Amino acid sequence: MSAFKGSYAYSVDNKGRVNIPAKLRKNVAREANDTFVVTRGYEECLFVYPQDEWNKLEESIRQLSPTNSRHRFFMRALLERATESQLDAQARISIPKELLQFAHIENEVLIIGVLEHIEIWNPKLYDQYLKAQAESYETVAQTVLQK
Amino acid sequence: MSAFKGSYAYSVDNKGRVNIPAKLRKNVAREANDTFVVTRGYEECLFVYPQDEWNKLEESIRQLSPTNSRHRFFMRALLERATESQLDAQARISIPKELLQFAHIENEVLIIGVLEHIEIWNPKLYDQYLKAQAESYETVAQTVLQK
DNA sequence: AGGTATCGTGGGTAAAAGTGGGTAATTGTT
DNA sequence: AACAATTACCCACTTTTACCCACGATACCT
Repeated sequence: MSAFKGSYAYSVDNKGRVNIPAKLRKNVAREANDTFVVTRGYEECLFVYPQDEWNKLEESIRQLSPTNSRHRFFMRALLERATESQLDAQARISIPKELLQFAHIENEVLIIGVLEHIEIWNPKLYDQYLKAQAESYETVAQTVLQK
Repeated sequence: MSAFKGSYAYSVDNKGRVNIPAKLRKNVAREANDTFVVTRGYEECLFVYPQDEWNKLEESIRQLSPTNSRHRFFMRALLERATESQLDAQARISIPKELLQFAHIENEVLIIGVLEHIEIWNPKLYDQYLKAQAESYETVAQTVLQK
């Protein structure tokens, strides 16, 4: 079970390659085989799953019913953008243009570890996201955490 | 068990040939024998099954009752257009005109991997399909995924 | 503090993938 | 049997991707 944490300011080169920070790599299971799946996230960012974590997600998608139109929509939207990528010798994954466009990413990214997955943001959009929250961290904490 | 994912903008030549993206091919079982079955999908797109996955589907259709009129309709609609096609040396399948017309496909297609099958769309129709959804991806995710 | 290993970034090149077209074989039709 | 139409197979070109090498910066260790 992965436990990613921390945020990292990294760059994207003109081939669409993004380095996976060393501190995050140390938390990737051996079973992931240096392979990651990138797809759209919630809000305008990208989610990166190590292969072992992706497999869990895939399993839960398989339980959905292809004859249910809402399920179909969800499966299509999620899988449409999903791309597998293996680390190169420099520990980078390459992200297709379409995904970079989806997340409005150009040259710089903010990489955030969120337990079982990794998020990739346009740094400016992440700032806006934080500012757009109506409630403060403290208020949300009160309702989200029981304790 | 196939696990297709990702979307790919490809072209159809004037012979009705469509390339199966390399990343999808890597997920096709050896038992499929480079053979695919194309038929109508849900919404106005085409479904492509590798032979091994098609066989599973066919098996479940056999369980239907030919004396039930709704079952009969379903079987006819599905099988009527089903066409077998084997990859050529360039990894393309050829799709009959009738099926291309059914899906309103002309020169360009969007190919989407959806776990056990592959979908082929007119890119514009797929856009419309996405926009026509009443709920956002985030909202659907919340109710569709338990977690 | 200095040497060493690791890390992040950039670019070049060979192999693979995608696209288009030509010709021979096959099919069906008159 | 001859012809037209379709299909299958082969070849050629362009673009993209994967793999390799190189360099500067940072962290680490003794």
